[in-house]
Amino acid sequence: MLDIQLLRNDLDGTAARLAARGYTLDTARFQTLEAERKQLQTRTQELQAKRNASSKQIGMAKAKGEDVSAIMAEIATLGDELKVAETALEALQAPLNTLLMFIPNLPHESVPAGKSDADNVEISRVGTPRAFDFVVKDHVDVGAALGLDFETATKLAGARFSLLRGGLARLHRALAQFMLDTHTGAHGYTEVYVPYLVNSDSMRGTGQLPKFEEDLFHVPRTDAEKLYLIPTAEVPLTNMVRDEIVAREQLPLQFVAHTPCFRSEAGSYGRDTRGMIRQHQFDKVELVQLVEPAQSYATLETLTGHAEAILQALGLPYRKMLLCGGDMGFSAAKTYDLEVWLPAQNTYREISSCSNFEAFQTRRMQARFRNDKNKPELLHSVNGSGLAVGRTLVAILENHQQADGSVALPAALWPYMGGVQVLQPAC
RNA sequence: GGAGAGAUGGCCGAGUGGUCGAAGGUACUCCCCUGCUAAGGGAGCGUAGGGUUUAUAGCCUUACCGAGGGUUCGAAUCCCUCUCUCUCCGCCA
Repeated sequence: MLDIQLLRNDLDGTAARLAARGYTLDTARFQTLEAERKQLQTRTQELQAKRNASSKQIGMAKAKGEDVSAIMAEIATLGDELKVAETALEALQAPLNTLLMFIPNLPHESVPAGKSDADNVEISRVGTPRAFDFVVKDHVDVGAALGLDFETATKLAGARFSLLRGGLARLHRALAQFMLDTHTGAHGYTEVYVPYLVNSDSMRGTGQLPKFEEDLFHVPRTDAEKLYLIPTAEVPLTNMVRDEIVAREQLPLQFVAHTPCFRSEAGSYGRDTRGMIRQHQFDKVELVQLVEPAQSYATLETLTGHAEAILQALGLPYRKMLLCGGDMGFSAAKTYDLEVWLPAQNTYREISSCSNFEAFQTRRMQARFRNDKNKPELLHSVNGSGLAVGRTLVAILENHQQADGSVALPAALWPYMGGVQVLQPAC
């Protein structure tokens, strides 16, 4: 959520910055609603002030045993007038809030203009794609002999689910363990175990609601509010500080969690239908930091580096992309995507997305710290995948496959695999 | 699932219809005193909005005592619904 003051003070400037990411702000509508809001709110507050003053008078008069019928008569119709004004104000604030909640974040000045991923800028390229002296198989074919089973998953749940057996299931677990240990041990994050179902306040806090409800799975309940399956651990991790004022000495907060993620993938029919690139359920190790505003862009760089460290340790070639305005997520001010090399697709595919949200999420959440003037100030939130476990597994199968159908595991994983260095077919 | 108790400011804790945004304590900030990491004295100290303003200063004002409704001229206080916490019983990975 943007600061509404920004819209009031510099509507055209804000609209121009939003245009850079392909969003057209309805400035006329905003101005109309704002003008009406101002008038109605002033009127309402005047009436409330009058009521408060009169009630106070009545209280004082009664305490002295005086007659209050004169004052009572004076404000006889006040209640009705107030009700009308309050109702009108409320009715106006709803669309105004909705408008505000649907406006995406402003792109940082360093974000390139552009409409789609074609306009993203490559920042760096690490590792060299391997030259194969045999016909490269994709992860579905490599995995088939190792325990990757889509038929059974489909029987159990439907399309866009996968099932792993044996060494492959262990590899999946090993990857998550390795990532967690690296981030807690080498990068200073605190491991957190979180709920996988969260309430709507949490979803609103990080920006999934109200705009992206159709992308989420939810669980209805009879008596209580429905719960949503998390699409990323970003939601619970960031919302940990919702409605909190964090002591400055505790900053930066660095959290890491390994969780399943659930996405309905509405609107992506026909895209990535083969394999486990795009699933309704996948595991991810997520990094979240909550920092002082002045630090957040430096944090974005280091956090992205933390995700890169995993790719490097696993010997996976990748490139780092700076997303253009039009390709960024709704809540982000600046995003780097890390794209891993997939030889079978002969291309780089997203495996991590690292973003600075500035105060966009924390404003919704009222997540603050006490600044050097001892005043509450909004934190900045920065997060990134470190990494998507399923896609990392895919990348390992494809990049480290061997002619005989086996897969050579990176040394970093050996301790997590009980010493197994190669996954052999026909497990 | 059954029975009961509770939810107040950073924390503790008073307050059951009226000058309550809320006593007191504690923490924190500033000042004084004290010759020394203690004690004492004084002052200040909630959040989010709106109006005014060059102003994130000041002034005026609104809302907020778990959440949402209701009663009333007036609600932290009364009524209803919900959420959460605690205690006891039952069940249970």
